[in-house]
Amino acid sequence: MITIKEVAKYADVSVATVSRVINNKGYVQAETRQKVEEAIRLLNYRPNNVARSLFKKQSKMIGYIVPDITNPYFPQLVRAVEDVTVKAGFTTFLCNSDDDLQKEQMYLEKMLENHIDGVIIVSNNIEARHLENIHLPIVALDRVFHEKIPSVTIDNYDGARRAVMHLLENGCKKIAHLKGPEIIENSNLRKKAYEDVMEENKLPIIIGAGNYQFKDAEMTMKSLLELHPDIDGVFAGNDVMAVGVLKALNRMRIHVPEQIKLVGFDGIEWTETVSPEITTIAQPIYDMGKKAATMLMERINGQAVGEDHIVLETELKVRETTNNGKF
Amino acid sequence: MITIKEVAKYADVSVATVSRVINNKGYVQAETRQKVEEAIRLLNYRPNNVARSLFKKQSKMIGYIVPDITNPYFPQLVRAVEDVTVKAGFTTFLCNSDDDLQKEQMYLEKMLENHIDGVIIVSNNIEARHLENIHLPIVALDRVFHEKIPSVTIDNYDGARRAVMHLLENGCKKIAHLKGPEIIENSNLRKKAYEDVMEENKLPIIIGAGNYQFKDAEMTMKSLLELHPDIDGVFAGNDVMAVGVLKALNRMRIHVPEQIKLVGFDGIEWTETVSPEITTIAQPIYDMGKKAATMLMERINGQAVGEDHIVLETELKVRETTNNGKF
DNA sequence: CTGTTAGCGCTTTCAT
DNA sequence: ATGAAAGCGCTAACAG
Repeated sequence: MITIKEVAKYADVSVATVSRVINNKGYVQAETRQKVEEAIRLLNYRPNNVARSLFKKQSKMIGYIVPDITNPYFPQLVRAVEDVTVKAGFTTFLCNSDDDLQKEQMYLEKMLENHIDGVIIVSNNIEARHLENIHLPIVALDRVFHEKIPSVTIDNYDGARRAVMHLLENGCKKIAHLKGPEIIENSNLRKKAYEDVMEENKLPIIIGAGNYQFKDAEMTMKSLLELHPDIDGVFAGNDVMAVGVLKALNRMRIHVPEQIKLVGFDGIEWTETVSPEITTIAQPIYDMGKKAATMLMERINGQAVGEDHIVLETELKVRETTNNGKF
Repeated sequence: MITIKEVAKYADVSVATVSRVINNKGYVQAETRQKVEEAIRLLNYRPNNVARSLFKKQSKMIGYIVPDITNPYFPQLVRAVEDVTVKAGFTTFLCNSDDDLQKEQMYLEKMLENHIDGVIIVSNNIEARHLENIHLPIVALDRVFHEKIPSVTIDNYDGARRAVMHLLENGCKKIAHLKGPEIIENSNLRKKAYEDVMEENKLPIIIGAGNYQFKDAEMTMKSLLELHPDIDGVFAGNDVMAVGVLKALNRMRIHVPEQIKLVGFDGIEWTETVSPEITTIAQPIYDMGKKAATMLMERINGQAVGEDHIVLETELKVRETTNNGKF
């Protein structure tokens, strides 16, 4: 490994000068700069970012904790973050927490040890108190931890309301909801919205217990239909479950949307790969990641501080599972 | 940030002693150790891994370059790698290259600058010569770069042959193939296998140009059917395209598998979310990631060297798109 | 404009 | 068994 010292010797200048040219900082005569650049090229010198980090106490690395990259909601979110951070010269550590507080804390420790400059977290466990002695720019994504910690989210309650109302507007009277895990706050909000709309319209509440997983949703839908054969609409707590529901329906030769209409939530690609395509409340997933990353960068660079809480808009994407005409 | 010095002062010992206890190395009297541990706990000291890396010239970090985490083939591969590396105390840098050589090289540089200990690469551009002055343990995943660089792959040619033969065995006579991008070696191997089997059986070759993308596959399938309305089998170069093909077929009200049978390649989850479920040549994706990560760890720890080239087995998963009875 | 030098926090000889 | 001190590669005063 070539060091700055060797470059300095080769170029016959001091290490300070070499440092100046590689950082483009301070005065260096054009001629000297040339010499140094020449030496750098010839020796194939590469600055050692570890040494740099040690001195500067910042590493140009950020951490990113998500529950599970294997969940189709996350890849886009991850991609967006990387796209903006890499432009700003940062590299990204990816950590899968499985939504397990222990793992999350373990990763946070590691990041601290590695002098990470900031971190983006998607978590249902972390609360403000876990972050107390983490003196680091943090942005919460997809969930609010605390008013003091900036966040990027969507309005789950509002989105879910629109989903259920859309079913109503399409003539559904007996609408079932597949709820998500109770530890996930988003999923509770979506459920609450469903319940509220149904109550407001004096319609029966039918809830199936789901876990945001595909396979189970398929099963749950089947049992739900045995109990309530007259269901004519389903609001799935997320798209992954919506796909499971659709599969169950297809298998039972129940026509969608003619017999049962279906709406999901999230806007993942899966909703467009199946037939019929699934109507969903789409989150601006990529934009959320982008926004969170931008906010983090600003905080790291000291251009912004404080507790922004960005709430982005969801969009009802009307597709074939609620649209009789099209499929 | 608490440093080793402060701990030393607090415990009234030298930094050397503190270092000995945190690393569990060298002689420390039980009593002294207690004092130091006490101090560490009280001060909430955390060793600075940057300083450590600088000295040791290894960072306990590995890099991971994939084309695009958004492609449904990669999340599992990424997850597997993280699962094994984190157990060995490493953290993982994720990089999306978009299969762009420039980006790949940029990331490689960054990794070098950060004293990364090793790297796993999935790439169709990188060749041995690009890695010449990267003196770092490397494992190639999903593709072989050079005989000198260890790799984990599957036998694409063999898998594809089995796919086509499976269609043949199910009575298909007019089998079309949707090929992938020509720059992707895997895709060429799969195409070659298709061509060979068809020639051996004196059957016509019908190839549609795909790009491993979903939307385009849908279109391509439609035009292919206009030219050859009597196609009775399709071998898609990957599962993503297979899903596109299926969607086109569903839309055209062509019954699968009765009128046309379909086989994909990869074994991604998408093949199970759609109806009918898609028969595919499944790669052991998770195992591939795991194996690659294990090999990298071994090389970093000096437990293994040399040029292992692991070729894992694919598995024909017979599902509804080739099985008349089931759906 | 350029060089000298003192650290950044840690590990590791080398003494004691 | 413990401490003193050198040094990993780099940056930033400071001096000239």
